[in-house]
Amino acid sequence: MANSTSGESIIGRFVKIVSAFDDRHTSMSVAELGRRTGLPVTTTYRLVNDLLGERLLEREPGGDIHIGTRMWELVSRGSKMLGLREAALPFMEDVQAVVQHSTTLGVLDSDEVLYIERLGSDKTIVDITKIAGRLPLHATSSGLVLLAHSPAVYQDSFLARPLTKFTETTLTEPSQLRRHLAEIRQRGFAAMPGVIVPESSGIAVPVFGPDNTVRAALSVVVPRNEENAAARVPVLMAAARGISRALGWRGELKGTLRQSH
Amino acid sequence: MANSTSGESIIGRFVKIVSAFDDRHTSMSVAELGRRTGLPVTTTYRLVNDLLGERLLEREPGGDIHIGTRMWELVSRGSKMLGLREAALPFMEDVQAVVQHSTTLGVLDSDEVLYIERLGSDKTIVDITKIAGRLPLHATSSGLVLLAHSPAVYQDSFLARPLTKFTETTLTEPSQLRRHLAEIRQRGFAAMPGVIVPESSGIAVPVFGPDNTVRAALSVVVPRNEENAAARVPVLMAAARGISRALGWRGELKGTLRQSH
DNA sequence: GGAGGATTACCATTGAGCGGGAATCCAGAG
DNA sequence: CTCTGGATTCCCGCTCAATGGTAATCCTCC
Repeated sequence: MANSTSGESIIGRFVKIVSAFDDRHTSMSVAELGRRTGLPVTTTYRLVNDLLGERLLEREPGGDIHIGTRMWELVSRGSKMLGLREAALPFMEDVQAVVQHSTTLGVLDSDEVLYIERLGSDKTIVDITKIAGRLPLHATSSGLVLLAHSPAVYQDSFLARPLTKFTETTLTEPSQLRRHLAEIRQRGFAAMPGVIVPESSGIAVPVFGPDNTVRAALSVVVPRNEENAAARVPVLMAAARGISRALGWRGELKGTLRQSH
Repeated sequence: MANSTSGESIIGRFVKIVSAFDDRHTSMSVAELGRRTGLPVTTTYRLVNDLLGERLLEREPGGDIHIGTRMWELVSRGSKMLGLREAALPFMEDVQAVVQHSTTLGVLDSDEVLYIERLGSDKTIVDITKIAGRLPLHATSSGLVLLAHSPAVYQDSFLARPLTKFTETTLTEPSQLRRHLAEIRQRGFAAMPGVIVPESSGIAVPVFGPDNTVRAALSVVVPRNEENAAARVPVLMAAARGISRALGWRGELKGTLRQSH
């Protein structure tokens, strides 16, 4: 797939390089980058120079490099995430203003929830969601909502796998989960106390696109001891409908029970 | 620089492809992509397939392709923008809650302001800032703040160029601008009524990093007719200091007048 | 059914990418 | 001051992945 003796394409190496950076390692020397990626030294330097030339990477005074502003800009501007985010943000602000804890927006990707936006970082409660962070589908309220509204074939394949049990309340039994998903579709929201972290509790509702498929899950994380968590549902639902409409969604077809596929 | 007869590197083509997408064109057919990028048909298809393989691009049911979630994730997670954004967001929410109009966070890139975050889209006032959008340095309050705190050599090179006069109040005369920049450094904020759009007015303050250099500009856009716009300055400044501190900044050295270089 | 476009398949050509090795630069230790 | 280990740049011949024509195939919508 490439000139390389190792049989990697440039694209693959590009991915390796970009992947070497994360929230804990936003910049590093080229040598270290080479080590982290496992690429040959010379190759790393040449490739990095090409990327610097296109401003996809940037060199800082010390010599360390980091992901370039241009790269962030290009990807952000062209990605569908931006549209979703911009449609959602005003409504998320409203929710945040009322609920006061932590409001997140997540999408389904590679069998996980990928959080693309988050408002309110109330340090008093535990909340492990991070922007551009991932969590398992079956162990988060957002994930359950996304799964509940996914095509049946997808649900089947997902439920066929072994699922990790994080806490006592995490459902891992396929049949139980299936029943729970049906319930989520019926009620229109998922509320799971202490799914991953015992002390916090998540409530999530679906956001739909024009074709009536789920686009994202809007959720709030509240302390588990809050008994009236369910009182938050109407606010969330209203906001989610607002976001859906901003995305071009025109009301639901009829029943609330429906699995697109 | 590449196998291509046209002398382009793969990286360059990659950039072309990603650049073909923007907020108005988040998805398109491969053929159209080929047209927009100007790349040979076959090449486009092959390259797109490689990118699909790495999930940097994604194919949607209709056959159209768009920027992949994975790409967004990798870049977002590894970019320094995320850290800045996360440090700033809580403070921006506070500002937004008080000021009620539109709060933005912008960084300096390629002689322009690049807006990386924005809260509050009050439709009652005109505000052309968009996330991942750009505006000229000398015609926005954010840009002026960023410019005012940039290295002297950079200011010189920037001021040497011809500058567009957007409205009556846009300063384009180097000497005038220089005086204005000094004033901005002295007062600690920039306030320009109707710099690009006559009806709105922007106020911006600098955000500093640990090394005492500007990292970003925090700003609010308010209707121009609001006379007490200056009353917003303290709130903004407090927030900006909070963000700076969250970034690792430890107070200013001494005087307020200083140009790093 | 056929016209126009999008997409895939095929394939000979070639220079961009490759990566080992050595030279150079640089900072901190002694 | 030298020494040392790492980072970075230079050099260079090999080679196969990428290239991009042409042509076949697949769709759709008249």
